[in-house]
Amino acid sequence: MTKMTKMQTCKIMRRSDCPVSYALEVLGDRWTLLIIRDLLFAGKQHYRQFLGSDEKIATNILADRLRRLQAAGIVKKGPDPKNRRAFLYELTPKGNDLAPALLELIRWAARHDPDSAVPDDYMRVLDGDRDQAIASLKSALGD
Amino acid sequence: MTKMTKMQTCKIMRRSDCPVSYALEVLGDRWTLLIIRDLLFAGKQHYRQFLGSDEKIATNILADRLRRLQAAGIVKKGPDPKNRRAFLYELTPKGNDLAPALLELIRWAARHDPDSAVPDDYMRVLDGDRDQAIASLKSALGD
DNA sequence: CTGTATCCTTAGGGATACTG
DNA sequence: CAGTATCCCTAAGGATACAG
Repeated sequence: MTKMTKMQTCKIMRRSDCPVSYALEVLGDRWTLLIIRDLLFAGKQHYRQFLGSDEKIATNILADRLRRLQAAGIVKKGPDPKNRRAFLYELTPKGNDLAPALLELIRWAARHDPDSAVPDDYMRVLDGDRDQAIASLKSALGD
Repeated sequence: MTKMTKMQTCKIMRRSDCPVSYALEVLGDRWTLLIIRDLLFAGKQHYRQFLGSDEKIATNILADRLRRLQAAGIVKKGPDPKNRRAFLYELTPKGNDLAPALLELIRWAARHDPDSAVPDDYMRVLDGDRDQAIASLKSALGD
């Protein structure tokens, strides 16, 4: 007798065929992109590392988003070869392909956010070549 | 005696100084980016045009998001010179600067959304030069 | 360590009627 | 036309305890 629990991830209904709409179905909330940022630029791969980020995501939200990201084919979960009781989260190729979009969002926010005041020399890095900017983000934020 | 109503837009608290976090504060929901898409690529400028989009946004949500976007300095509202009882919504420079980020999201979604099946020749346009891709989106979607 | 489950509160949002 | 207001339900999310 399987009881219905409220934690099953409900499939979000498609609202239109627009690619923007698809992106919003998968990424359109206040937490998902932070996890992808951590995976993409900060070199984080463990549940606990995500919990440690500044935004202080709750455990239930994190678990839910990781599950949705797996379902969307953006994140892959596997055993950690270094630690037999830990798990590793990695971006799939589809997930890695989000790098340019995330970079452009970061460029935009760094330029226009009145409160964040990104240092000039870092701004120059962001405004430079894409691949170089992504590499620079990785070394600045993480890993 | 001003009664408190629930419709006043509450200021969202800053969760961290990360630019990604700022972007999410402003754009991180399931509707805002659709409005920006309509402004940026579809040439829409009137309340009723936004209501007409495929995703069928509700009037209260639309009004709320337009208000937030003005508060964030992304959208500017003014009288319509063509029609004395209508209003015009336009992107500010800050709003226009979202074009690259939105383009990259569209590229990503068009490549990876299993259901949307963007035609090959359109895919080629999206994968080409940025300015050309943006111009092409405008003529394809709108105006 | 990696999650689940539960409780409980707030925010989001659809429908619809109404106002300037 | 361009919104507001209201009703009402669902989804999101914080806190915390617990389980494999």
